[in-house]
Amino acid sequence: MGKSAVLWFRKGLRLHDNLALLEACKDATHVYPVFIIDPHFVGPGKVGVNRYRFLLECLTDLDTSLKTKYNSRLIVLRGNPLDVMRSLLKDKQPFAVDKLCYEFDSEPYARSRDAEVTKIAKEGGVEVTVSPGHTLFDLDEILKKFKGTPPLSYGPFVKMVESIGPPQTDKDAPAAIPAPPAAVLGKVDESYSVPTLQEMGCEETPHNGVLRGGETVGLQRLHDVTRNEKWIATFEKPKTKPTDFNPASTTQMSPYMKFGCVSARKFYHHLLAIYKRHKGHSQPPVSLLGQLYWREFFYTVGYATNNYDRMAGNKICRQIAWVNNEEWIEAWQQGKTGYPWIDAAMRQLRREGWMHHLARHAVACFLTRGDLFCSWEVGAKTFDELLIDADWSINNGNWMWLSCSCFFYQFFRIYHPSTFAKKYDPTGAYVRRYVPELRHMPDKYVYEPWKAPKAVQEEAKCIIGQDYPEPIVDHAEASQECKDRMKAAYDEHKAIKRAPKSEMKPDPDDEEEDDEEGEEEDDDEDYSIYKPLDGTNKRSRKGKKASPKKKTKA
DNA sequence: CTGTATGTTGAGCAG
DNA sequence: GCTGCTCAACATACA
Repeated sequence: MGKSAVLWFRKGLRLHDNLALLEACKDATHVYPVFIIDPHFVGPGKVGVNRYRFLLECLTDLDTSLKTKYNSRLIVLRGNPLDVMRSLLKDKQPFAVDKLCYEFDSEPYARSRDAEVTKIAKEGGVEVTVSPGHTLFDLDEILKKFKGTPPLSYGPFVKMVESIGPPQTDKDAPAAIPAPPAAVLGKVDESYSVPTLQEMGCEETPHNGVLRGGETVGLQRLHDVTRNEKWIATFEKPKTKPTDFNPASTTQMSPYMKFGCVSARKFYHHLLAIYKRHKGHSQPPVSLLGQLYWREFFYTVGYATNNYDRMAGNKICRQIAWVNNEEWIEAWQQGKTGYPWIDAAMRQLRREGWMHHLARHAVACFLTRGDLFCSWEVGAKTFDELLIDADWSINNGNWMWLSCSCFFYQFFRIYHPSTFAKKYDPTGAYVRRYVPELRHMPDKYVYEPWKAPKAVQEEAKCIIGQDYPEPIVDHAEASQECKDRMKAAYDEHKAIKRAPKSEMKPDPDDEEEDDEEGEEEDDDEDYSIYKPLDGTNKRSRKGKKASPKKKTKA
């Protein structure tokens, strides 16, 4: 009597180099390729329409490949994965299996879910196998090298990773995948097929982006993009242009990596083959291989760090008294800050689910330590909703990076919300595309339209404050106060580090001092643009410069 | 403990 | 368009 196995797709939405799939096929007479639509990821503010569309395209592509090449199909189940798995593994509904195979997922939600499912499988007498494959290396293996604590800088990380040796060679898709029995295929009808966007609670909006989901298009993109070997070999990330669109100046492989449409190992070996043919190729951190290592880096740190996606309880994250201003956050999210470059990037994000890495830097810096001084968690959540390639480990890592909360600490280096983009795109083609209000604004003013004389605004059919917003903050003023606040937060951090005993409770001296100084309300220097609108947030006072001299006595 | 090298991509300026 | 300096000065990693 043969065995039947479930291949549970989550990430790793591919048939090539899929170790879990190969495991499922081993000694099996039937393999059930399954995906579960989890209501946890459905709802307002969770996963945006662009990423859902991409996911559904991935699922459709898998289903099509399974049908045309393997006489099989994708079975899409709906519901809480624990309920679905309980019914499948214990009640043997809608079919019975002996083995459950899936790819390891390092994110906290997945880890607790998978632990529960493993328990359920055990109770149902179902064997479970977990395969690596989303990252280049087994994350536990990397962590062991660092005794559980990975470095917070890239260089030492890469040095260690390279000492492991190359990742396993990527495997081809299986020659055959034993299909589910005909009786089951007859039973699983339309209600087990790939859902529509509507079913996911999304409006059927037009496809605005150029990135289509799926293993087939992902592999095609890898093929197309690597055809220019010289470009691949000499690629340096900081030299690519954030204002390029159609085509973008980078590979745009990230959504395919996020969902595992393309195997990281395949990408790696493809790159190395090209490097072999092109001596003097670029190097990490800026090379393309360097980008794969960055992914590995953030995956490793995210795996090793508790509360990685928030500031509170996060050991590696600087504790900073951000002041969330809901009006500013809304303006930032909607691309209505009055800074055309920032707004263009945010509108590209909302419309297409993608923006260039340096655009992400610019808008992240603007929201947090550069201008608005709002929490990076807000930004990370926004990106997590809107980016097609939103990847938990990488997204939160980059937000900590850009907000100078971890990894990067040079808070005095602030991206200018207009001149930064101007050097890449002096005529503002990118701005004009995504902020059409400014389409007719002369080049001279397209990045700073509030400086245009009234007559010019009228001529351009764009009155500032009416057709396009005034800047919500003055950058010179805002960035200076942000720097002061960052300095204060860093000084506080240093003081705590020097006096670890007082770490648990706030210094009583400081409290007193604060109260006393609370009376200096007539002091003009106390003025802050970061006071919350409702006046209930006491944290707005904490941004005051700490006195380093006082701290040293502690 | 101290010194040194290093840190993916700042802005503004000079040459 | 490129390189390199200064601004003022953050950190980590390691010898």
